[in-house]
Amino acid sequence: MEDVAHHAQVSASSVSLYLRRPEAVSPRIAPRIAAAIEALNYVPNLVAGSLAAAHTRAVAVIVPSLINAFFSATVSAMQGELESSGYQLLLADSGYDPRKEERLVRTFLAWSPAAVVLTGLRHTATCRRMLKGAEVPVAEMWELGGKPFDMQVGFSHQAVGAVIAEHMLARGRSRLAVIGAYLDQDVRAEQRAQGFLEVVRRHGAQDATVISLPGLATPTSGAHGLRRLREQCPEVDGVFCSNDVLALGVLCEAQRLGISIPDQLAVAGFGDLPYAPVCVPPLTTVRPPSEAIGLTVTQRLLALKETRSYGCAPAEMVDLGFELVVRDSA
Amino acid sequence: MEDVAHHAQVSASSVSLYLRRPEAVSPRIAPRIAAAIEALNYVPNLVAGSLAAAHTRAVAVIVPSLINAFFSATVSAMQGELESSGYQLLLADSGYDPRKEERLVRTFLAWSPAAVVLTGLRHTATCRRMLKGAEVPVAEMWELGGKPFDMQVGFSHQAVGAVIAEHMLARGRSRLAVIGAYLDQDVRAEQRAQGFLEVVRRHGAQDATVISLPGLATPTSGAHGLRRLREQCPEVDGVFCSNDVLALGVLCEAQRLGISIPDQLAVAGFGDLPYAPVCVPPLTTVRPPSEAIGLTVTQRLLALKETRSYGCAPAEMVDLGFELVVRDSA
DNA sequence: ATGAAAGCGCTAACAG
DNA sequence: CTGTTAGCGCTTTCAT
Repeated sequence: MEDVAHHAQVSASSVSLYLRRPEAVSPRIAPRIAAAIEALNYVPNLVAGSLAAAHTRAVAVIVPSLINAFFSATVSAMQGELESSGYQLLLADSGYDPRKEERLVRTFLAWSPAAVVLTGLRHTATCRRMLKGAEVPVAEMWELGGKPFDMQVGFSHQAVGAVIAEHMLARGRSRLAVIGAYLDQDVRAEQRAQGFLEVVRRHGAQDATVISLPGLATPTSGAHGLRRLREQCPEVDGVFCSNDVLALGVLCEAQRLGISIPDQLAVAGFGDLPYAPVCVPPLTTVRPPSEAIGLTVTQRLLALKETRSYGCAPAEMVDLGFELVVRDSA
Repeated sequence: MEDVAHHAQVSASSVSLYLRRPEAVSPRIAPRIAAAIEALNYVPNLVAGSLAAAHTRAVAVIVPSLINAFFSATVSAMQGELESSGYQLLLADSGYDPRKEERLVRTFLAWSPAAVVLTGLRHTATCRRMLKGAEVPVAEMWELGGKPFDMQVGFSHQAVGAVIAEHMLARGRSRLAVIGAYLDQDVRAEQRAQGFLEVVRRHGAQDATVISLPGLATPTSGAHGLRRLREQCPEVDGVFCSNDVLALGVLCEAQRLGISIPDQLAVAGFGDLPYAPVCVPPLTTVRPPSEAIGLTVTQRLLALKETRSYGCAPAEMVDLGFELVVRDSA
């Protein structure tokens, strides 16, 4: 930076100022600095800048899984926003484990990130304490409720299950079931299942069967789930899969088993993944605001920093809702 | 760190040393330092450490797309390795655009990362120059060839196409086609297509039809591709889809169109995505070493740093190969 | 094995 | 609007 200053015949602090707020520098020296930067091919050292400024231009994001298409979409949206605002993305996955999340938060905090973004509301006590203690805005996404830190952006997973149940009930399905995977760890999938079950119960219909699959959701486990369901309750005429990955497996397996969808069995999923409109038959599902979550979290977090209002304002709660997409499968 | 030093009755540099090489500190004071760290709940400032050490414990990774399941798997594997070695993941996507990649490299370099990992071999001249100039090990993944920086880990995409073509030819298919998406940008998909076409040509069979779809691959575009193919060349009896996403769409659309797979049309894909074994019929495809690429790149890069052999050794080229997975669709 | 000292490259008051 | 000054919190020789 001193070299640039020399070249432009100004002081280093003017260069620094120019880099951070170009409009704060007189139009006479600005082009000189720009030229010097160009000529020397100067790349500022962000680490030094971050140390001096006591915060980095990086935001730390922790998702349960990097493989999961839902979170990929959110992360991708965040990365786009961050990139265009000159921020970087520090990413890790917790594997749905709050203790791993805690470890990650600890190391991320050592970076003095501009913000930290967590998925869901389930954190260890230590994790909460660290985050509270650190002077960093923290956002939770994909879930709403409980005691927020500074921001929550998501929607109600219970409502998703409820909407699906109501849809099936309204179409005259009465023997319902849910097939879920990883329900003990994936609390949001569990919430969707609960929302579904509750509506069924309230409706006075016979209690819904629950097929709970171990391990992460895959189409293969979905197929397996359908076989189990047919064994246990062959009379079931409507099934809610905790996500589209499972639902795809169910659809394919139904075909193999000669079960006609939706005539014999209505199938609904969650996620509206790219294959949902193309499946046989096209899948009725719920579209979550995956990208919108990423955009909203990032924009609001960055806005918080801009307005320097962090700490003053109460937590923001943003319910982005979701959309029932009715296709042929239910 | 000074507080910890005080508490432990030692100097700050001993604390620093303890943190980096615990075994280098006498067994008398080590426990005192450990206790002090515990008592004060000390978390070292990584930014300050990085500035002094002139490099961060972060690895910058650029993939073409964060949504793409292939790269998700690789990134996930890398993150796991990095995490367990105390490194962080700085991630961004280039959107298959070398110029965007260049911009990302420039800003990542400002972080003095421990290493940078790029996808593919297609980089702008400026990008190459910056990377060469920076004293950072750089790895390229998912593709092999050309002039490497320090490491390449991948496999031959041409060979993938060739293997599929040979498989179809061996099974007596003679009117072949390829359906590809985003071929102008996704150079690896293009290479797979070329590998396929070349074998068909060499075999003396009639030249294969190419259906080139605009935009990123989706099951919907795959379905569309099949319709186009039937219009243009109804006699085609074997089609290679540039990836499983497209292939899924083709399979579903075939069902709707009443085309019997594989009897009337053999279908093969690339990727062995989770739904491949469950599709109707199960999809013949090629399994790329997605996770292995992530593991290998990360481990070797970290090993390079450990042994301090960076710069001395010639570039490492690692061909991880791939696996043809024959199922029912072809 | 431990400690003293000199920065790493930049930011942010502050004065002019 | 520009320049001067004093660090940010740690690492790393180099003596001891």
